[in-house]
Amino acid sequence: MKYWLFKSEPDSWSWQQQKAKGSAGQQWDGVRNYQARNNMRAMEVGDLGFFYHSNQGLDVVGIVEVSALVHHDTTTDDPRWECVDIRAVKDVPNPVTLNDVKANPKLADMVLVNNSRLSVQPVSAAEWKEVCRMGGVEPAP
DNA sequence: GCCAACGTTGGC
DNA sequence: GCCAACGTTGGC
Repeated sequence: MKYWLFKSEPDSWSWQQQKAKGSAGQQWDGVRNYQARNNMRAMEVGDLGFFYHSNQGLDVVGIVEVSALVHHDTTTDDPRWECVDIRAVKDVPNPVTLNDVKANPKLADMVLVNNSRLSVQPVSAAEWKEVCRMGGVEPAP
């Protein structure tokens, strides 16, 4: 089991929209960055991730689960770009803001803090546990 | 709206 | 293979 963080601007794809997709899930398309794509290639069905709102909100608002392995991103003809499907699992009752993360020494090494531009990020098990604790979520589904 | 950080592109 | 120019992202 691995952990991840998916970043999206609520203006283009929000947590509300993700939740509306329910268990059907949604392909995480539009990624045009090799690092982010490689992270998705490393994902397995059942891996968990945080859903983070960038630009507006700047907080972790939900938990998602990888529901389909990496496959071609249908929004482009370019064969280089691939994506996984994710489905919403549950809300984070107390959304964890970027400021909260920055203020917590245990999270000093989070990619969110150190490479904020990466849109699909790995999260360590310790970081996962800590952010779940801050958000008031059980670390396991 | 601004700007810093970062990734990509393309000429050499 | 290097590096300057450019475009994009995302926090502020």
